[in-house]
Amino acid sequence: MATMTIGQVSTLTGLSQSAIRYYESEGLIATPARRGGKRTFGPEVVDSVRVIRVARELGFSLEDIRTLLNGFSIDIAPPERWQHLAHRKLPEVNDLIQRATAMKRLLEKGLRCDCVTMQDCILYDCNPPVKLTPRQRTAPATGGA
Amino acid sequence: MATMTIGQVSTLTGLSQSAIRYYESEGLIATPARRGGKRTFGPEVVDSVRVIRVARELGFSLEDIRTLLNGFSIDIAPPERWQHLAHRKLPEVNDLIQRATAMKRLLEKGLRCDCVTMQDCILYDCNPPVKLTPRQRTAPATGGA
DNA sequence: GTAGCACTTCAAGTGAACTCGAGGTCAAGG
DNA sequence: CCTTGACCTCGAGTTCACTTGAAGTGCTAC
Repeated sequence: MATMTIGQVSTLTGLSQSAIRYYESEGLIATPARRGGKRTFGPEVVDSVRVIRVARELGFSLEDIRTLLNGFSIDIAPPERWQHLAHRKLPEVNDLIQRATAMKRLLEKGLRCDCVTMQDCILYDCNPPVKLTPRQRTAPATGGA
Repeated sequence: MATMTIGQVSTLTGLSQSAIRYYESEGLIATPARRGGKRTFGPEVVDSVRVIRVARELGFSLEDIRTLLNGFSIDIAPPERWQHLAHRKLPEVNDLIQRATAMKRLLEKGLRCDCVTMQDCILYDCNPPVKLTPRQRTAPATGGA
């Protein structure tokens, strides 16, 4: 029947045992059965925990994730189910992708130019052909001191 | 000469005045000149603050951002300049884009299926043709009480 | 039967990133 | 001169997401 201890879940997911207990206490994962007081997890919890991890890394709060994971009772009309939430979350994720892509381009541009700081790369049109030496236009912002 | 008060910067960037002061105290933006004790910002600070904001939303810590923004002295050899950091950050951003794109697909899939929770969408192959009613496969995880 | 280990609970602590409040300053307007 | 409003500093408080620590439990091995 392949149940797991919290230690095994921790190893499989890369999260600490205390983090997993915390997620349980916060209602992000279902309260597992206990055997002799100890949690016995089914294999599906590994997926749940991984989902939580990815969503966290994407900037979702645990509050958000709880709602996304728990969905709604099936007694509630379809438009209120998690699709509804997905619909609300999608623009956020799209936004994030947009911003991340912009940052990616900026970083890639940074690899090809002579700018000393990120601001320079943003504020000056430092495309490859220009080839200014950094000295020609540094330290305009800081002023004295 | 178009200098700005902190209130104007706050309005233009959408960040609170206290957050802007905090960024200054943390060395993320240059210490602005004071006129009668009050900060007078040049227009470039708006870009800086916006960059900080985007980077924060992408999950960079202030520590990371400080380094990205401040770059290094031009006395330091080219490989140590911000390009170096860009090079280290790029995989992180690419990773983020990958994960965000996966999440986007999941959310989009969620809009087209009958799953009640996000887990269901991940754990079951709930592609449109399958058309299970949710009842056929809910509550497998929780077990008793 | 006792040592060891992985687990348990619960409360308190931590670090990051701000936010808030108190008390004070500065320039303009009535 | 006095008020008003936007700003100032500094220290303490808050929120989130955990982590840590203390004290205890249950099973296995010797």
